[in-house]
Amino acid sequence: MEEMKNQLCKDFELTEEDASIFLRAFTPVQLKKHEVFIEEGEICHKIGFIEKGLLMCVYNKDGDEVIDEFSYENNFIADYYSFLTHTPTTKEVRAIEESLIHVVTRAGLENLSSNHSFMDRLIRKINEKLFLRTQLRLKSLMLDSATKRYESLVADKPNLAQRIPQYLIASYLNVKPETVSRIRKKNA
Amino acid sequence: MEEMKNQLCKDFELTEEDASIFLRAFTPVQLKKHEVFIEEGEICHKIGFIEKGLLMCVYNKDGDEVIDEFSYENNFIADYYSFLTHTPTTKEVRAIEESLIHVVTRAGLENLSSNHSFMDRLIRKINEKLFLRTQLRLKSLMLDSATKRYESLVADKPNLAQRIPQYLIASYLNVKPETVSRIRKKNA
DNA sequence: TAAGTTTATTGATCTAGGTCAATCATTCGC
DNA sequence: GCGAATGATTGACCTAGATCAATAAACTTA
Repeated sequence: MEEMKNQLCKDFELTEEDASIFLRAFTPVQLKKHEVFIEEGEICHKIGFIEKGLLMCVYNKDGDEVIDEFSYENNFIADYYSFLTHTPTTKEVRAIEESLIHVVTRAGLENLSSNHSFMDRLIRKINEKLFLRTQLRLKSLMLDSATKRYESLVADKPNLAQRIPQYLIASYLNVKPETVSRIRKKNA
Repeated sequence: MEEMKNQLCKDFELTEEDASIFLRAFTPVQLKKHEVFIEEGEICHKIGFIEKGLLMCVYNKDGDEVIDEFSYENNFIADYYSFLTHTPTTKEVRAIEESLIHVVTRAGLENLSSNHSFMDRLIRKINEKLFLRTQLRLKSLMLDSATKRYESLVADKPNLAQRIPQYLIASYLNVKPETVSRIRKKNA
């Protein structure tokens, strides 16, 4: 909890005091491995902050799962698109590992926003980070080959690549597991 | 100018007064067809708002241009990634048509931010819109075939598809012009 | 309007990555 | 520790879209 607060202060330029106020609006939720946090089709009215564990957002491409993103310790997790637009999710959010997350509802956030001026700036910062991440992902998908994407992932997130099975990496890179296998063989 | 103000009020929930203050920080710039607004390699310290015309951001993929996005009347244009991170742009921003845009510098924005409380919320909204747009683009690239992407574009932005040559559409869809030509033939 | 440039179409190939199926390697429950 | 899942590798083939090259339209601009 202390760890989380520090991270928030650091990442979003919050004061200790504001970070504490912010965190007080969250309630802890324990998720088992494979447990669903947000179901496909529901409207997302909550946002999680991960204390421990690993989750992912997955699209369903006629039966096949395509991973939109991973999220782990000290990061937020939600279907933010659905949250912002109030439209049903087109992806599922679920735990890859057993996870401890802290959840705030839309109502909780709105309440904070109307009582604390730091919220607009905080949300602005969160949006910025998210935009930067999405932009990088889009760029690599537009410009890089499967091999390049794999190499970048391993270089940028070596710990993540260790932590999850290869078929999830494949899905995130938007290729088939066989392809990742062949890329690794070629590089070895 | 009045038109721009109305659009800002509408899109970002600004009061007339705040929108006026915001716009006063901008200076008009006229761009000729093909003229570069932001060069690749520079750090982006400015943001444009388009009164009239059409611009694009393009990545250079060893000699080949890949369009990241289009922007036209009543929308912002910049390399926001570079702007936020203070890192050199990896894309070029340039006019497709002769355009009239209004430009604000980083300094101008910072000045506004420190004097007006509406700025945090405004920037938050801008970020949100941008995130939503990027997210949709990413999703279609991850899940849809070239044909589907083409059809969605024509359905969603029929005016844009009219306004620009087909090879730019191809680039935006991340395929070759020949492919767009074949898709159209097939669909006819 | 004609010449020159810029776009678009079409056909013949090529290739990155997908698909299918078999085998091998791990991990996990009991 | 053993059998059953679950995950990874490998090989033979397939396909969407790329590449190359040749015309053919469609605009510029004089």
